[in-house]
Amino acid sequence: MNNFTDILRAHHLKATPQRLEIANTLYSHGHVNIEDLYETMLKKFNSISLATIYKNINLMIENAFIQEVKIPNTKSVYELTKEAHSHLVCDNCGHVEDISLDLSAVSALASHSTEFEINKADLVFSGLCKKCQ
Amino acid sequence: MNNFTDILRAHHLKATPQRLEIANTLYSHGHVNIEDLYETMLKKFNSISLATIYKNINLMIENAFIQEVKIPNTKSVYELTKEAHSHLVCDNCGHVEDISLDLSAVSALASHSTEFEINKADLVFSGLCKKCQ
DNA sequence: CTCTGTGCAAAGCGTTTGCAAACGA
DNA sequence: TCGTTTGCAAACGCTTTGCACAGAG
Repeated sequence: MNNFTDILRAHHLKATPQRLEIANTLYSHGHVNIEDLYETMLKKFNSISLATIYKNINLMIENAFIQEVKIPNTKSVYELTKEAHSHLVCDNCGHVEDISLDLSAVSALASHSTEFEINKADLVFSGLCKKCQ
Repeated sequence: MNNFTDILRAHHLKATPQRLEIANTLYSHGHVNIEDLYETMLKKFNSISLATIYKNINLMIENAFIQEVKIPNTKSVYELTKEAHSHLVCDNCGHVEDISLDLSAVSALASHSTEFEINKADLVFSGLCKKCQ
């Protein structure tokens, strides 16, 4: 019984092979879109259905086990939930990288001038990764 | 001949009443999603088609006249292109507000540690607006 | 054994496309 | 007038749903 099995059960979700493979794929790839996830899953489950992928992705999002990352001009990718962080996306190859940044100063500024009560900050940088420059 | 007419023509786009109304709606509302834009447009053009809205939105995005803002957990909204800025979204009422923030420091940090060549930063704060707190 | 999850096929929904008629320049 | 744009209807692609069977606990 591995880690993902425990987490799934903690949410009263059965640890099916399909779910564990989704978790493993997200873990090893970091960020994947639905299409790539489906392609990857097909290698281990030759008759897996897209419906199963969608049902599980939605279920795991509801249980805060994974998160959707919306990216300008492209499809969303999904990642395992971890501490708050920002993203960098390469406009050329699509590579997505995480970065931990302290946004408390800008958040405070934004909060003060707008009187919003801020509880989340989604920041996505676009540009060119090292390889694509 | 107003301002939007000029801008449209500068992009070799005909200044049709439908296009001018899209521009005016974005101007007066600030941020609108497709559905709301369609509802608003219907008041002036009772037989306007969603296809026309989509065609024009896409055309205007291609011409950098307007921009899509992707928001976590909701539909995208569209806004007239202006200087770079960040957004605040109210999780309760959906209100979207602009804010001008200096992100050069965080961008520099992100760029240095990842070796990305950053050329854009999309930042969306989520929380509660003053009215909804 | 029971109830949840899977896979399939069909339905749903938002978006795009093709085309004839209308319109802007 | 000529090329572009509109509105309609059909097509599309992605996502969701219903249901019978399979599988986890």
